[in-house]
Amino acid sequence: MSLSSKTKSRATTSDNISPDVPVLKLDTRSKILKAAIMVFADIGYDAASLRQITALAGVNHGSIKYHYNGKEELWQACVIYLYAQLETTLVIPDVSQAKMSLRDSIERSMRLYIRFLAKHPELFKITMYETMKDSPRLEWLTKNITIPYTKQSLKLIRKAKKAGVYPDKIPTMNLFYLLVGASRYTYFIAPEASKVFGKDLTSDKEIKRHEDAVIQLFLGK
Amino acid sequence: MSLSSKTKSRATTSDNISPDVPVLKLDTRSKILKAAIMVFADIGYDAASLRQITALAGVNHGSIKYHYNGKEELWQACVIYLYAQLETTLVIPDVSQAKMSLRDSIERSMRLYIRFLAKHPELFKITMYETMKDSPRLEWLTKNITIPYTKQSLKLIRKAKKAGVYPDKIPTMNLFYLLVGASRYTYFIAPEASKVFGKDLTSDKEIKRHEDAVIQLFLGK
DNA sequence: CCAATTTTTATCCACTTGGAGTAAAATTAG
DNA sequence: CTAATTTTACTCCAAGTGGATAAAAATTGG
Repeated sequence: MSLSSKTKSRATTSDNISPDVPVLKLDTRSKILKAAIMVFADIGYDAASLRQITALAGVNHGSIKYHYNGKEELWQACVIYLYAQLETTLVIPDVSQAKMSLRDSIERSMRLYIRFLAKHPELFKITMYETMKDSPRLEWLTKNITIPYTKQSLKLIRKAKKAGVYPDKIPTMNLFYLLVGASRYTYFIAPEASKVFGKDLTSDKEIKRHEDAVIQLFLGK
Repeated sequence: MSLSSKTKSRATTSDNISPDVPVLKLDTRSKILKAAIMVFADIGYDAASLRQITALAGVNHGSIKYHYNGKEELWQACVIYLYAQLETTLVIPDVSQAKMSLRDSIERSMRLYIRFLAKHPELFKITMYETMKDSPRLEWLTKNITIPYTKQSLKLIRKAKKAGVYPDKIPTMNLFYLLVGASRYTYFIAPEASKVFGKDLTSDKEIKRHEDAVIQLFLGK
């Protein structure tokens, strides 16, 4: 399923949320997606209202039904779009890792991953709202996104454990969740941290500190 | 502010959510609190409806206005009640740590904390929904709960770092969030993990594995 | 027992929700 | 330019929202 899955669409510029060339007038479909990502990340699926999204997008309320056929499919489109962004961020740089050591390769992946988390907190906020309880969305999410993604990660973790890069006494699943939790949590609670510590955890300086902390904890040295 | 802050209450049994002696008929106030905790933890403040809560509690819809004066104060009552539970779990066993080493004392605290997370995921789910974006609730939460709690934790972390119990190369704030994130994340995504790994992360066996994993990662050996 | 008070119930309100339906407008192809 | 198609705008709806109000019921102290 692609982002522009609406087959009857004519020539649209529906992928230009962050266009290379500034486009003043996004088409309605893209405006909706962009606004939906913000609202869903902010307050979650259940609390979000279509009217809130269309108001933010500056389009008519009925447009969602037309372009996405309802709330559920709009939500899926958001997740698909954001995961595609994650893939391009993470996978593409991978090809140049040919002559790196496994450790350095993993360190670089972790840094890229954390930087993505910091710069695009929407994706994991949106999914976080759904992973906390069972729902039709969780069913769809695990089947289409989480399971394939997790399998891939576990494979890498096992490899790294064997090579002595990751601590080998921690079971793979547990290590996986420790890694993900330690990496992501900071950006879930960034608004709180701003109040408690008066620091912007999404600033470049703080991102670097978080990267270093995670590397230090899991890779040592 | 105490749990039974309604001064005009006559003899109530409003603290008996988990009574020592089974009480068949909880008073309305407690039934509401119990149901509210479940609903708020499930879907968050914004998505929760008072009618959903009263229906689950089996009480009349108007009772919330009478006992808690509205949605916001009911939510605060939930947080206060759950944090009181956390305190009793964590603080009381502390007195007997007199002749433990700092490392063992910290290990024990971490195990107690993780066990509480696993057994009472409601508290941090409820707060998680609010820490992801700014809101009146986040303001109240940080001021009354998070800041004092965090200060206390940071003090202990600094002490442990000096004693070589925690890795000393990681800045205190970052280490704090790594600890909290790594510990909590598992229980946020327990419903997902159930689908992905087919394991119940809240079972005693899995709790123990998670404890060991966190200890291994942060304390080594 | 009874009067005073506390608690529960039953309506009512203005407002928002997701979505269906349809007419108007814009765009395209011929 | 015209006709067909796609896109947008607008209206309507039943259902649900938090909260206010007051009557009814239950419980209390004297």
